[in-house]
Amino acid sequence: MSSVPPLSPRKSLWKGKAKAIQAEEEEEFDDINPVITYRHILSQNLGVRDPLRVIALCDSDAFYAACEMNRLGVDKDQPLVVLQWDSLIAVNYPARTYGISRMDKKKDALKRCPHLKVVHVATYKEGEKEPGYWDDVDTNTHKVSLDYYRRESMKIAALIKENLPGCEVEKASIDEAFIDFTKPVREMLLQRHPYLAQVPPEGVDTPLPPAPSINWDGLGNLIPVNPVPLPEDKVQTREDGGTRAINREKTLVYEEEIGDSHTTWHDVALSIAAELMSAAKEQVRAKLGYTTSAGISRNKFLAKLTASYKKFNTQSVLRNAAIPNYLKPMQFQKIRFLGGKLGSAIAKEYDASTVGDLLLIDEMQSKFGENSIWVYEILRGVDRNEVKDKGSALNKSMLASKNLPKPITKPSEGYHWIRVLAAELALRLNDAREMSPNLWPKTLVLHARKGYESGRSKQAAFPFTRDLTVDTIALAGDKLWNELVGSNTALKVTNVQLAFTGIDTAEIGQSSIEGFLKPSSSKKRSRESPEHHEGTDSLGNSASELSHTCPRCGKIFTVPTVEGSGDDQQDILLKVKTEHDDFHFAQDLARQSGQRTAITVSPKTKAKPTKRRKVQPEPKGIEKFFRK
DNA sequence: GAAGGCCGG
DNA sequence: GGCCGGCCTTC
Repeated sequence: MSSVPPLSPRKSLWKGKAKAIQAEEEEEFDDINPVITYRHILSQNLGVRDPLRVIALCDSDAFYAACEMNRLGVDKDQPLVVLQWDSLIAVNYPARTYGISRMDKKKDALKRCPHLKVVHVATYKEGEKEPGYWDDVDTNTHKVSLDYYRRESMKIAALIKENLPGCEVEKASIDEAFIDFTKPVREMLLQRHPYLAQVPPEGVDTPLPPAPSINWDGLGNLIPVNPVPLPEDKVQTREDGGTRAINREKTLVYEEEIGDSHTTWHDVALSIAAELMSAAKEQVRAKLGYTTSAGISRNKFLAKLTASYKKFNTQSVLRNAAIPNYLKPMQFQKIRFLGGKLGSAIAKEYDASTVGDLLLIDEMQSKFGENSIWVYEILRGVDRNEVKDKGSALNKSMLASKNLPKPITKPSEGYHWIRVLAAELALRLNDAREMSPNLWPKTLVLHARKGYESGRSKQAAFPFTRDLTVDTIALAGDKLWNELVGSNTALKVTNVQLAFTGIDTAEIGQSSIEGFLKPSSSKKRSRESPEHHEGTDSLGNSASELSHTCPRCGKIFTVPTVEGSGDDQQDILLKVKTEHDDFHFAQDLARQSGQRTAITVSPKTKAKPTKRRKVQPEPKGIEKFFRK
């Protein structure tokens, strides 16, 4: 996959396995035992090739369920599941002890555990201002809201960052974050072992002295270097007679870590990160009430696998020395990016299921091309992906999606659901704007899917507007809907999705758009270039103006410009033009459907867009969004 | 930029 | 399965 930067191989990547089968097994993993020198410990920017790199993945346990437990003040031992319509979307750990899983139906779960607490996700409800928890949820009149979880997720991420100064933190999903500990750990390493800063006369490329032994007490589960099988009577024998572990945790126990390998400075680095991670986890638990599971290792992919070693309020550490034996029995389809089509294609091609199986494959490149490069490395514990600091913690897209209780068959039926989705987007974006007021979704995308088909989508640029209302979004959404379904008479739409994408903080000051204030020094170019006329203004100053003539009604829009203001003025004209087009669209729509006459957009004859005028008062919250 | 696809939780 | 979100490829 090309999301992983291709690497120039240090040595022959595709040869060498045939002989290596007989040779030392560890030879496959030659990258995991680097010689660490003074240069390494004193360098600041070795990046992904830093032999002292330390990465963690921190994951909230049964996150949605934990959110509900906190919200309701439920006892930590109370079995609880979160419901979405009739299926479970989260199961807390106490409930899992009853054998309840995410795929179960509510009925079956209750059968297994009669005192199970069942909580339905929050929903937007017809006539209500905000999403809430109702007892009469109905997919015909409600739409689920995951907002509460998003907010809790942001709180956790913020607290983690706060507690780990100097670390890079990448929020990877609603319940996971990658953390790069390399920088602060290096500082602490030098602080605790100041002699490491004293470069010997032999030079900076001298290997470091032996590392001190580490007391791992309280630092988490150490994944063992040499796992040993359970005694015979406890081994789960498979049907085919083999005893290879299908589930490591269940079928293997581990011997003491005695003399299996010597401690390295990277191990010391891992232990320091484990201290920091442990403290941060405790803060999250104490301040916000969420338990987390963390994995600590040398890169993202291993950190992720390590976190799943043992779950629920734990952390685990994977030392370099333990990588080979941890990876070899691993089902490779559990590895990030191998869980999908690529993974199953590889499994099928080579009749393989574990990492160890794939290590025996000589040549993958002819079948899997570019993918084989990073697969080769991943199998050997190498992953050079960086932890990208998501400074803003703001998402680049915002999606509202609804599976329809009954399929839409007439184009006109689409407007209602688009309005529902638009309502949610309006609420969420305006909400996000409380944090960063200049948030601007560059495009609006409408997706419609029928049955199992992959679906079709339409998108369009979304104008910047301060006054982001349901109407604005729904109007643009309706337009996309018309383009998408057109006059299609035999449609059967079962799912609609409306999304903002390309969300960013607007650089062109909205002040200049809305208030005609001083031109900003933005270097941004607008996509379209309206007509540009040179001229002289009434005061005799050299000036120019931008204009646009509506092809439908002939109305002319002009925007005066002064020296150096061109780009902003073009944006303004574009905005005015878009609004005017919307007006025509709204009129057309009202004429043809005869139902949605309360369009709030009015034609602007002057390019003085202060506040959007409204034909009727702005509906508050989402109370009006569901109206017929 | 537009549409679609693959990946993940 | 439902409701997301990120990133990539192709045109």
